[in-house]
Amino acid sequence: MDNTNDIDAALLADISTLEGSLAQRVYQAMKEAILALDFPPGANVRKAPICEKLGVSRAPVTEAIARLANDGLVDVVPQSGTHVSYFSMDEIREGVFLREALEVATVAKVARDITDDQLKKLSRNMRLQELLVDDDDTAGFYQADEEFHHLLMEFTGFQRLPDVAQTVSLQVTRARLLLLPTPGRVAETLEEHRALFNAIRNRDELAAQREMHRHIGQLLPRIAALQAEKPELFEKQ
Amino acid sequence: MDNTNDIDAALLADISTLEGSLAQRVYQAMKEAILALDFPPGANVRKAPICEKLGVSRAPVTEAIARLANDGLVDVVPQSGTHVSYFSMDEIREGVFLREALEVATVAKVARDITDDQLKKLSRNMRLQELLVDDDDTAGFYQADEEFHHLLMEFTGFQRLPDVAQTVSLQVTRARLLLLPTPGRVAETLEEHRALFNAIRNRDELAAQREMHRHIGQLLPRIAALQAEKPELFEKQ
DNA sequence: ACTTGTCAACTAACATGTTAGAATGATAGA
DNA sequence: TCTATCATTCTAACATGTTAGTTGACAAGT
Repeated sequence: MDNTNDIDAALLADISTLEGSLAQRVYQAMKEAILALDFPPGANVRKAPICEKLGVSRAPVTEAIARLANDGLVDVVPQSGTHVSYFSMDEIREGVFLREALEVATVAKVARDITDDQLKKLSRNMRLQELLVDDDDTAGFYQADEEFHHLLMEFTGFQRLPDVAQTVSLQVTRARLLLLPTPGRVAETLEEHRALFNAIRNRDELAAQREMHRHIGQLLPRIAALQAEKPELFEKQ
Repeated sequence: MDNTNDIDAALLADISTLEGSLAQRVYQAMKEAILALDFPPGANVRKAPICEKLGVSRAPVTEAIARLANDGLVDVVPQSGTHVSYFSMDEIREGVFLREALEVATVAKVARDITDDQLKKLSRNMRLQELLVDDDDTAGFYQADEEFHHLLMEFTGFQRLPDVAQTVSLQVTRARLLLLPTPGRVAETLEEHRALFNAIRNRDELAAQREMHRHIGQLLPRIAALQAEKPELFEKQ
C-alpha cells in the first residue's frame, strides 16, 4: 500500500484552462489544492510527480513553490525537501490580527466615502445573503459572505487591498474550511453583516469599525477549538 | 556617451557578505538599489550585467526579479523586458492606507498589552530620539524613528508583522527618501512620537490609535508635493 | 508625412543538465 | 541492543541551453 507521506499530484486541477504563464497556473493549481486540504499539512511536495501530472518542466513548478513559500503555505528545507506547512495557532492569530486591521480600516473608509451606487450593490448582496439563509444554502452563503467582504475592499478603490488581505490571512482561510457550519452560526453571521451594513448606510464610521471588530472576533475562538479536534493538522511543539 | 536607460549594475552592493541563498542575496542587493533610487524609476533591468557584476547565473537573478515584481518594485513585461516601476500616487496612497491600518492596530494592541520591560525599551528609544534631535542628527533620527515603529510591531509578538508592514508600503519607503528633512519637521515628529508614547504608557488605547492616525496622516501631503517637484519619477498618465 | 510590413535583435519563459548538501538506512563496532 | 559511521539516494539550488514572443528600426508602398 501507499503509506508514503507524499502529496497526491493527481488532485491538481488541469492547468490548461487557466491563463497566464505556466508558473502562474501551477501556482494557482497548487494553492487551490493546499487551501482545499487536498494537500494535507505535513505532506511532502515533490516536483517530479507535479511536473508529470501537469506536463511542464521543473522551472515553473520551482517558481510556483517559491511563491507558495512566500505565502507561508509550504516550508522549503534547503537542499532537502519541501512540505505543506502545518497549521500554527500563532500564525493564525497573526493572520486574524492582520485581517482585522485591514478590514476595520476598510470599513471605516467605506463608511465615510460610500456612493449611492456602491450602497445599492452592497444592499443587493445583503438581500442575497438573506435569501440564502432562508433557503438553508450554507455553501451559497459562504460565497456571498466572501463577496460581501470583497465588495467592501473594492469600494475603497485600492487595487491591491483585496489581494493583500487574502495573502496575509491565507492560513485563516485554510483553517476556516474545517469549520463545519455550526447550527445557528450562519444566522448569526447574517446579523453581524446586517449591523455592519446599517452602520455603513448611516455613514457611522465608529459603529462600522466596532461591528467589524465584533464580527471578526467570532473567528478565533472557533478556530482555536479546532486544535483540540484535529491536532494532527497543527505543528508539533 | 551612455544615453541608454539601463540600470547601472555597478551600483549593486557586493553580495558575498550577505547570507542566505544566492537568490535571496541578489534580491536584497537589488531591492536596496531600487529603494535607494540608485536604480531610477523607468530604467531597464537587464539580467546580463547583473549576472556579470554579481558573478552568478541567470537563475537566482530571475528569482530575485520575480520577487521584486511581487513587491511591485519592478514591472515585468512578458517576453520583452523588465523596468523599475515608476512612482504612482495611487499606489502610494494605498501604501499609506495599508501601513496606517497595520500601525493603528499595532499600537492599540501594544497599548493594551505592553509589559514594563517593553515600556523601558521604548522609553530608551524615546530618549535616544530626543538626544538626536538636540544634536541635529537628522540621519540618526531617521534610524531611531524606524526603530521606534519597529519596536512597536515587535511588541505585538507577531513574527510576520514587521515584514508585512514593510512590504505593503515599499513604495512609500522609496518615496520617503526623497523627502528632504523640512526644517522643524524632525521636532514635530518627535512630538508626535512623544504623544504616542504617553498614550501607550497610560495604556490609553483610543488615544494611541488617534495619535498614530495623526502621525501617519502627516506623510501623504508631503509625498504628494513631490509629484510636482519630480514628475519624471512618477508614472505617465 | 504616414502608414504598413518585414526583419533582426533582444528578452522572458521554459527545459534540462549539474552540483552539493541533507536525510536515510545499512552495517560495523561496542 | 544501542550507537556511530558511511555510502546511497534523495532534493533544492544553481548553471546553461532553447523557444517563442516583443520591440524597434528601416524599407516600401500610399
